[in-house]
Formats: sequence, structure tokens, C-alpha cells
Amino acid sequence: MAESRITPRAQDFAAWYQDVVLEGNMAEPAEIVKGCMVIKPNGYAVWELLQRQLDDRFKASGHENVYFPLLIPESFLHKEAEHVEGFSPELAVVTIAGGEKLAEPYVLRPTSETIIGHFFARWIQSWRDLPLLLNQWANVVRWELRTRMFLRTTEFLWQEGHTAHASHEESLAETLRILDIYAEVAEQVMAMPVIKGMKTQGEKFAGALRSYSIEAMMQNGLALQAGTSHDLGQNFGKAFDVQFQNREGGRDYVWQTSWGVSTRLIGGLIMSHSDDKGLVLPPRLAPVSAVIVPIFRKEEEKTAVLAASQSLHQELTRHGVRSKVDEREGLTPGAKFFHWERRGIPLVIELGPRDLAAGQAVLKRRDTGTKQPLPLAELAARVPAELERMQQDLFAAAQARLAANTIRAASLAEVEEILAPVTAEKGGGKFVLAHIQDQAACEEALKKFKATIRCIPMQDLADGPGPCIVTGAPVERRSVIARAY
RNA sequence: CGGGGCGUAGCGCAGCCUGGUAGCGCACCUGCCUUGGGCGCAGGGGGUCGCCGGUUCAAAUCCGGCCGCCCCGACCA
Repeated sequence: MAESRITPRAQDFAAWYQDVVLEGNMAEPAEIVKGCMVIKPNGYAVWELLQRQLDDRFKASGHENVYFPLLIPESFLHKEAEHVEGFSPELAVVTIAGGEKLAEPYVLRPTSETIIGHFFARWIQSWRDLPLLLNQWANVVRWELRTRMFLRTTEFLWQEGHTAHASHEESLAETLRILDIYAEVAEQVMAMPVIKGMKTQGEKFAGALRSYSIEAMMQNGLALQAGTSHDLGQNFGKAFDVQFQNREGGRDYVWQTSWGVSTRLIGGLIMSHSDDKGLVLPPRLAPVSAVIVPIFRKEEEKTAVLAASQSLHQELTRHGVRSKVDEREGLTPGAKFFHWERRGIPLVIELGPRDLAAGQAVLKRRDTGTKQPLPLAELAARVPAELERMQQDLFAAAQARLAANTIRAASLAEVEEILAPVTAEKGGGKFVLAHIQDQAACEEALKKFKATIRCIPMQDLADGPGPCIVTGAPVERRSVIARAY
């Protein structure tokens, strides 16, 4: 169990991130499979908690889970022109199976709009079949040129929602309803503040009418697209001939949506809260939220302390706290503190002879490092509130950082001034709010400082209309411009 | 996919230039001792030197190819 040093953020943010992922027992590179990772127990446990939060909300809003094949006939991708153009470069294709060359190759799904479109066409006949609200938890494969654990890997886990509706009004409402769910989970569960917005035409999903996203700011100021929700219009309906008979007796193509969040969220979680000592997990996503470290010297102390630790553990369990006792032999308490610290455990409870004598235990918070002695009799009952406070504090801290690093700009020169001098790797990235048109030429103008329009916020974050910093044409509200992962 | 760096014990590295029986620290195992922020002492185990090929009496070391990881860029959740 070698635990090595963690590179400080200020020295090398990318190295820090990788150290935290590794030392936090979250994941490691698959090494023998290019661009892939092994998600380790701590990382997968976080994913399961996140999955559950999302899945409960999907179910509550009327969605049902399904599962479609991993393999998709290559021709399916070609049915929607923009879609194939967008995904072709990153497809992995199966050409040989069972020792025979396939008549038609299969692609490993990069996303499932096409194969789902095919089945929607079979399942949907009438307006009474709508809306059709489906979701699947799956793995997808995209042959990425550059990978980073959780943020971008060749294979990743996600959920993809696919819905079909009778009108554009309904599909748009669904798209935005999901965007709200994503934002709620990001902010309330992950403690990661996000900006909800519309993607530009240049940044939207290949094949969509409009894409919407939640954008988060990492500690180095880079933007992370944390979730997307697409209003597909009738594009896939037409490509896959998904028609239904409407109330008036006429035939119509369905209006579809698709939306997804992935294991990338875990990368965002890590880069939102962790520090130079390692991983920091918000309580709601911590697989274990309190670890009890027993401290003892003599045999009779050991017996008493372990007994007290176990009963505290049971008490915590009764109060709904995911806790455990670190009973490992041969490790000093100090070694255990460091161990759990780098794994991001929200609370460590120190319990030794001195505490027992005083009828207390010492509670230590992972984020602030503050220690607080609490009477044993009431400790377990107070832990949930302490966890909740930490959850809120993490969110507030992230929110403050987002606010402090969001700056308005009135011209391209000002955008450059804000973004150019500081390299994002050194932690100086910013969100720039500026009026800019949703046009290829405008996005092109941002390229030289490696920035993009992250989104056009759903709610005006500043001061209403103004002239485009590239063309001078009037623009309704400021967009978020930033460098992104 | 282009540029750069790296690949030697579980981890971090030295050795490579100048070919000649593979080393160090941590971790691990055993025993004793210790335990309120990474205990100590003693003994011990562990290696196809990323892979394939070439040169050579002899390759971790020289040459060629390939693979993987990291960083930067272009493409992307």
C-alpha cells in the first residue's frame, strides 16, 4: 500500500489531478488498453451513489430504464448526415467476428441515437404511444486522441436518455427539465455549482437542433461540460422514419431528445473540491462518510476503545451515517489519518483512552481540518448535521470561487487580456462574460486564446443586451467564454 | 494524429553515455517493540530491466520496429 506524495496544485495541476485520482483509490490507467481506465472500488462506489441520485430523479419524472446493444450496424450511423460527420473520426469498428469478415461491420456505440431511432420506429404508431421516456445506463466507446482519467477515456460509463414526443413544445420542455435535474444533482449532490446554458451552433451535439449544457469551473479555472441535454427536433425521426398518427388523424415525425452525464462527473467532482492533501468528497457522495480511528496503547485500553468504537459505529449506522471502524493492526493512528485523508473521507473520528475518560470523541473535518471534541452520548446524533454543514460549505466555497473568477469583458482585447497571460495549468483560468454572437466567425476569433463559447446562459448573469465583441451587432445577453477540458 | 518526455521489484528512482553476474529508498514478510498526525530495531522475500527483432563471445546498456503512460497542440462527453 505505497502512498506517495501528491504534487501541489500550484506546481502542476494535471499531475496533481492524476495523483489525487490514484492516491484516492479512484481509478488507474488500464495500461494495456489504450486510453482506458480501471475504475477502482472508491471510484466505483462514488459512481454508484451518483447513479442512484440521478436514477431516482429520472424515475420520479416518469422515465424507464432499458438496454440497447453495444454493437450498432455501421449503416445506421450514416442515416443522419450531421451525426455521422460528427462521430466518424472517433468510431471503433468490428469487422471480423467468429473468424469471418462481417458483411456489414458493427460500430461500438459512441452513443445510441441511431439504434434507438430504429426501434422507436417500430414501437411508435400513435400519439397515444407518446411521450416515450427511456433511459439506459451503459458504456460507450469513442476513440479519443487524448485521454485523461474520468475526464475523457476511450470507453466510459454514462446514462443516455432518449425520449420521443408529439410536439416540439414537449421535446423542448423535456430537454430543459432534464437540464434542471442535472443542475440540481451537480449543485446539491456534488456541491459543484454550474451554469445552465445553451450551446452555440458550433458546439452542439452532432445531429441536434439545439444542445444545452451545464458548465462547471474547475479549481484551475478551466470549464468542464458536466452534462448535456439535446433537443433533437425531428432530425432522427426523419432519418429513422419514426412517424405517428396525431390526434387529427394526420401523420407526423416525432420530436426527440437525448441527454447524458458520464463518469466525467467524477473528474469534475475531484477537481472541484480536492486539495493538496488529496481527495475531498462531499458527504452525499462519500462511500464512507465517517471513519472511526481507535487509539490505544495497552491491552486493556485496546479492549475498551475498540468496544466504544464499535458501539459508536452502530450508533452512527442507526443515524443513517455510512461509517466504519479502522481496526487494522500494526498501523499507527497517524498513518490511518493520512490514509483516510487522501481518500477523501469527510469525517474522521478519533477515539482514544483520553477521550473515553472524558466521555468524548474528536471529530475532524476533511475540508477544513478543524477538530472538535464532542460528548460520546450525543456525537452520533450530531454527525448528520455536521456532514450537512460540510456539504453546504463545499458548495459555498466552490460558488465563491466561480464568482471570483468570472469576469466581464467588453471587447476581444479584454477577453484576451483576461485569458492570455495566465496559463490554465497554473490555475489562472477564468470565465469571461461577454456579448458575442452565435456565429462561426465569432467562435473563430476566440481560437487564438484557446477559448470557446461554453454556453449562452439560460438566465442573464449580468447586464442585459450589448454589442457583439467581434461584429458589433446587438446581442441579447453575455455568453460564458472560457478554456475547457 | 504531430512535437516533447518517460518505461529497471508494489511505489519512487540510480545504473545506460563508456556492453561484462541488477542496485538504493519506501512498501511487503517474520520477530521483538511501539501506537493522540506517516514508530523503531534485527532478519528476510521479491526482477522475463515495456514487447519483438538485430549487432556482439556477451545487451538493462548499442541499433531498428512496436506498445503503453504523461505533458503540449489539433479533434472531442
